[in-house]
Amino acid sequence: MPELPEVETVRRSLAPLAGREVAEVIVREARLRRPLAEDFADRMRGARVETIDRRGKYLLLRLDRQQTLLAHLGMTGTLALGKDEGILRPHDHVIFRLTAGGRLVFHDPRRFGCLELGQGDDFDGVRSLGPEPLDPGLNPAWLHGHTRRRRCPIKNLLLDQRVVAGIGNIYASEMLFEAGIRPGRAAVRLTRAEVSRLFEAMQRVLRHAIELGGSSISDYRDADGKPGYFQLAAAVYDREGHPCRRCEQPIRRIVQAGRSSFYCRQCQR
DNA sequence: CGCACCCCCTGCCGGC
DNA sequence: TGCCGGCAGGGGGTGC
Repeated sequence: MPELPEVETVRRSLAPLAGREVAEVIVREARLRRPLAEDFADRMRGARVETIDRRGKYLLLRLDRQQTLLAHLGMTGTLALGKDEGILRPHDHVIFRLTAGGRLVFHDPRRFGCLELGQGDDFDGVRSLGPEPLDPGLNPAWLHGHTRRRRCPIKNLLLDQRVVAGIGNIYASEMLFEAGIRPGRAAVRLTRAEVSRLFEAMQRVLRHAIELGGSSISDYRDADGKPGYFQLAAAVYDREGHPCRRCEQPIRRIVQAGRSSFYCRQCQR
């Protein structure tokens, strides 16, 4: 799944969708993370896409009549514009045919993603999200306000979408390396200086990843089907046993909350 | 409330 | 070569 940088890359690549109208929706597989509503295709017909927004890892396609098509890509989802004549692949679950030709295809082998039609921003998943990590109004004091109240490992806090929206397993490890903080450290025990470093690392890593067009792990592609290139720059993620790019010590892997964390024992304390 | 654990699903990779 | 277990970027539910 795409994390914030990948979803942002998809959002940008969907810009040509603005102003287009949905002629017909074909649901080939309704059993997504949350099953598609029976009347989804009927309600989407004739809708016009106005703009495409992002909140955390969610895409919000603003439609006319205050309607919003909410999309989450889960782990393996893609949302891509294509031509009418292309052959549909396995796991192309929902096809939005556009009136002036072309189509938007929701593809997701693992089906952890979902699509939902609603009004405005009125979705449970969106309501509970914390702020955007690149919001110019945020500062280290804001992050400290969260870390000082939580005893959980700092890695888990970064993954909590209610604290800050859009960080996932890759970038959590990357920003902790950048800040020189081990993923298992209790959030509450971080010093102000460490929280400041982490805040700066969070914004730097995410900005950099967006510039590079997101990560290119396994089946991630943007809406044009182009892979991202962040993996070439990953300092620790999925590099267990490989030498740290700074000190050459082997990168370690631990499991936290059922998910892998990668870090350097030398560079992170 | 916080957190560890387990589940959802398919595909891929490494080990045997 | 082929099969099997483990693991994968997500989130949500349960039970302690």
